[in-house]
Amino acid sequence: MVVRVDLSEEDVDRIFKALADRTRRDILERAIHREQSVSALAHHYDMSFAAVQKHVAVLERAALVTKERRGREQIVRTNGPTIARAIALLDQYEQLWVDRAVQIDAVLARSDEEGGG
Amino acid sequence: MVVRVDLSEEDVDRIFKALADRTRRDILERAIHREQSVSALAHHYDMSFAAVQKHVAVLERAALVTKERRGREQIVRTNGPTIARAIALLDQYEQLWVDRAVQIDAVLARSDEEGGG
DNA sequence: CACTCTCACAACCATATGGTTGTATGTTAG
DNA sequence: CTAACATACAACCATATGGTTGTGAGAGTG
Repeated sequence: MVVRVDLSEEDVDRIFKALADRTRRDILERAIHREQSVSALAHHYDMSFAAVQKHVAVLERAALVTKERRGREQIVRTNGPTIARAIALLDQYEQLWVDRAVQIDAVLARSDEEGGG
Repeated sequence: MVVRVDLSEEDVDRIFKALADRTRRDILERAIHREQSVSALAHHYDMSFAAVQKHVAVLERAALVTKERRGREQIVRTNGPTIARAIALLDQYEQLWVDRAVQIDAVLARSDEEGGG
């Protein structure tokens, strides 16, 4: 799958900061598995509702999840495309690294030829 | 490419925290492009050498780069496999999301049949 | 209406983070 | 040996982060 990466540095900051917390990764995973209310999510953690609420807010600001009112509940739903964009970002780094590795291999192969011939 | 993800939660924290800073992402990119000393990297930024040194240390603790002494310099080199692992991690999330989306599509398709038949 | 549930938000606190400066140590060039 | 360079590391500071409690406001229920 091809995903364009048109994120600002601030966007990228928000995404990786959001992913850099164990609780938030867990919330994200649960939300992927099944969309559910903030309080339903909060039941799983040994911390206050407000704390979980803040974590969800961080994920929301990073656009990793969206919230939608349903009655008195706020339903948390994963925003797949943002994950895809983060992957695309890292893929770019990795591709650079792979390209670089290939270049180095080429250089080494050439010195082998020179040294051996 | 298949990459196994056998990282502890702490490892994952370190990787994403390291990537959650613009300066560190830039350092990583430069190190990918060409391995170079800490002071060579530091020249590019409008901050003290010590600050850049700390950023490199964060990247190193996350295993995104390695340092190797060469004379009086410390050469910073990208550690590609860690990037690959981070990608694999996000791929897992995305795969979960895609699977979930497929499930939902299936459910919707079934209700269409029921509603339409 | 009164009650409960769910959420929003503010105030507060301890610790982590990202920067600074200063000092010390090892390495290379004269 | 001396000077300059690259690095390491500690102390310090301001702000961000991750948690708490408390208060208040909509939304559903008896």
